[in-house]
Amino acid sequence: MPILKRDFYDRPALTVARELLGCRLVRIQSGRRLAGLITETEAYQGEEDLGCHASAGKTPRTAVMYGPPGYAYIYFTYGMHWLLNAVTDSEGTPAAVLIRAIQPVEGEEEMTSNRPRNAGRRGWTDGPAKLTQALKIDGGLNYADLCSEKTPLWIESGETIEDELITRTPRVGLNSVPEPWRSIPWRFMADPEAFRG
DNA sequence: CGGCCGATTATCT
DNA sequence: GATAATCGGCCGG
Repeated sequence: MPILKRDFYDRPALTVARELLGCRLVRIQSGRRLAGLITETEAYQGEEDLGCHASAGKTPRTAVMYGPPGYAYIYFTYGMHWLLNAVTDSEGTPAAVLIRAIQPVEGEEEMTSNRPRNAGRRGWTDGPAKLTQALKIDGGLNYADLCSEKTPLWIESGETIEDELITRTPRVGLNSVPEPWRSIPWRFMADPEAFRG
């Protein structure tokens, strides 16, 4: 499958979050391909979005979101979890899409050994920190260019998901964020039915 | 199966 | 010094 180019990401986070559903997240680990189809995303758009880390302004952590689109924004939270985002929108506009869940399609053995405690369980890659563990993604890949096959991380086009198979809900974990940002439905979930076959 | 709670540290105030 | 875009283990039903 062709790798997604920079102009794919050079749009508002809301648009990219919708279109990333069904795309193939690829991680090269020791020369092998680990990949999963993206099943859940969230959009974070601009300093005015009080759920977005960039609402605190440009800091060393958020600087990557202010740069050009198509790069990885990977940050650490809750003292133990790495979360993967794709920077979107044009340079100077801080925006990103959080990848929240994938369905493994390549290299499942490697992913299993990356999270031995959860091997064989149901729903073992359906959370933003679970998938980074399965794909061995951490802060070392922050700023990785998702548009280059020279980096060990990129996204390819994949399956097209019909609107009827997509559920939108408020974003997760923003309980202390004011309205309307706390409740705005910027989380996109693809129905598992969309991935059969 | 569902809900509660402890873990653990980078980042910003 | 407080907080955090979460997870997983342990509990009870």
